[in-house]
Amino acid sequence: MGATRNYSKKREAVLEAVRATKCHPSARWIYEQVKPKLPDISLGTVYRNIKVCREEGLLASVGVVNNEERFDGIVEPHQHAICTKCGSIIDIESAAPSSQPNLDGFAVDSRRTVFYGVCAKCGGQEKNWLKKFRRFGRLAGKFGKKQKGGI
Amino acid sequence: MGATRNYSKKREAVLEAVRATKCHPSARWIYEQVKPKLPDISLGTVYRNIKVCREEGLLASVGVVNNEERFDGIVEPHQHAICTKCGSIIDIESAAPSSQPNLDGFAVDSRRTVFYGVCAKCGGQEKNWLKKFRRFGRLAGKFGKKQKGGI
DNA sequence: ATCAAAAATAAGAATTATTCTTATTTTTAA
DNA sequence: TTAAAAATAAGAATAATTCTTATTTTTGAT
Repeated sequence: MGATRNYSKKREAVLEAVRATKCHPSARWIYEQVKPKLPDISLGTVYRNIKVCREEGLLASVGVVNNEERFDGIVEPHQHAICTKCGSIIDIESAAPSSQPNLDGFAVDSRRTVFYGVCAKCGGQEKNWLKKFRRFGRLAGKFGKKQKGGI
Repeated sequence: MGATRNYSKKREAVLEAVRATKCHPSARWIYEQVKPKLPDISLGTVYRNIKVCREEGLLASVGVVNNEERFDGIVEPHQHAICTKCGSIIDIESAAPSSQPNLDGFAVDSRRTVFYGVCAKCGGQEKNWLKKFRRFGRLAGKFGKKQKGGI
């Protein structure tokens, strides 16, 4: 039962909004883009059409940044850089993908490589005062018992 | 102002719970692990201590799976495979990291590579009936106007 | 064009992971 | 011992996402 789809102007607008930007938008951003064109669109419709488009392979998820999932209209494999200051997501053309590792029994469908750092606009260095803290003085951990169910 | 820390048995237990498992747990899973040992711990304390431990470089985030952030007590760079059926996260030892790409102006702090697929336990192939759908018949997109503010 | 079934939608409620607030307790250094 | 700083519990608040239901739109067949 392969879910036949009907035409939908809203879906078309959602997909086009993602394709028309390089910002790898969130659902809400897409909603705010499309709203002026189609004022009666609802946020739920954006979410539902994102889901449909992902099922169709027309959209891809880039990941979650600041608690928001971000999407990409370019579904061909490529990599991204995410700024840990402003949350912007940048396409990376060149980076050669790492070689396929041996993971016995795990059937790889896709991979996602993300570089974290500070974008040119945010400049400077990220706060790294925390790097001094390598160890707690007191935390030496000495239980480490068994657990029941892994996730 | 480098935030001096006090000793905390709860924090120690949170960190040890993550270190004692290979399941790359979520905050709630950690909470449920620690609760029997320290019955008066609260979920908020787990969240706060995860945050503290991340600031200290003692814990790392693996990513968001099924709307839950998952953590790793191994902070040395390595890669992961995530099962899209059961959500389990598996460490990958071997995979050579991709070469550092040229991203002018973007200062890379860290990278994260994740392989998506189906783990050995879940076996079989992932549902791929959706791969037939490569294109909408009708969606041809012809606006693609400009937008105001990118994220 | 008409009609009925299937698909899509709006509106808003429900869910839920995470963060925040406040009063209280614990840790720490003096 | 003591007082300031840090940590905590409890639960409220926030917010992204999903779900529900009644209504509207699309579509293929007539």
